[in-house]
Amino acid sequence: MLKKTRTRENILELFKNSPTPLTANDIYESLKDKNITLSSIYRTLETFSNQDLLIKDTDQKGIAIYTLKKDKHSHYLECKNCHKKTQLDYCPYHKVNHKINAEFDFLVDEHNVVIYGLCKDCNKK
Amino acid sequence: MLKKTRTRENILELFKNSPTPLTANDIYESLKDKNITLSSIYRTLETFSNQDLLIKDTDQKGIAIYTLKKDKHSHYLECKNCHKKTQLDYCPYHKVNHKINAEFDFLVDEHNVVIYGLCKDCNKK
DNA sequence: CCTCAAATGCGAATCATTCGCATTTACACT
DNA sequence: AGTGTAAATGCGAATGATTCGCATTTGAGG
Repeated sequence: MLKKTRTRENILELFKNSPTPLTANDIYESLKDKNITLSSIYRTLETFSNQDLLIKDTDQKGIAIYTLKKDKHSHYLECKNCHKKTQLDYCPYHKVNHKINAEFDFLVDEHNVVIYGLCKDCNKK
Repeated sequence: MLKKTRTRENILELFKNSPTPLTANDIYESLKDKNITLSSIYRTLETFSNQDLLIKDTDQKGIAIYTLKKDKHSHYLECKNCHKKTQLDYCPYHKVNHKINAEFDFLVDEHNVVIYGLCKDCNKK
């Protein structure tokens, strides 16, 4: 009983075309001409997250950012200067999951990682 | 010119005695009888963070949590069921920093990691 | 003990997110 | 196609964490 609606199609489309994660407000701005309410956007984002279509994260200021879930999860490098995000194509954490599992008897099923630093360009300056 | 005040001493004391990270509100509640304002607490927390005494993080709901900075930084396992937090006494990420550095020419200086899963007890049920 | 910047208290403002409720819409079933 | 109904939306108000403005107090140095 998950309905296919204009709002949902627009939002999903946006994620598919976006190279970076999006905030509720990003989406609101991008779809301004579509007259979609912020509350609807938040509700859709929550629905999609529960549906495992999106991954919800929060940035350093505590603002929620959403990423389209790919086959394999991904992590980001975020430049503290220009805020450019670079997607990591591997998960350095993968290997340690079983170690954590063994050591703490803790069943890992999710982890969110953001690495902060300076990107090549900002590092030069 | 960093003054030693009642507020700051109380807050630092609290962190030293707390086995877990604290939110502004946690501190407010704990120090209710000390009559300290929430705004003062927030300001102190920011000061301490800038001073590198505390590490600021945000939980899954986007609420800021602060940890007393130890010699080496630490990460947490958070149980999705009971929300108990367990401190990791090592940083599995440490080893990959130089790899990231080499591969992306990205100067890593900080990273926040929270690993979600089920703790031993909740896993049994 | 004086001075002055730093720190605090208090309340109002801000900003992201959620909620309540009336209205609309997608979809299943005739 | 027509209808019923739960799901989705719009709108605005409410919430909750965090920040800000400003007047007052306080710590540290001279």
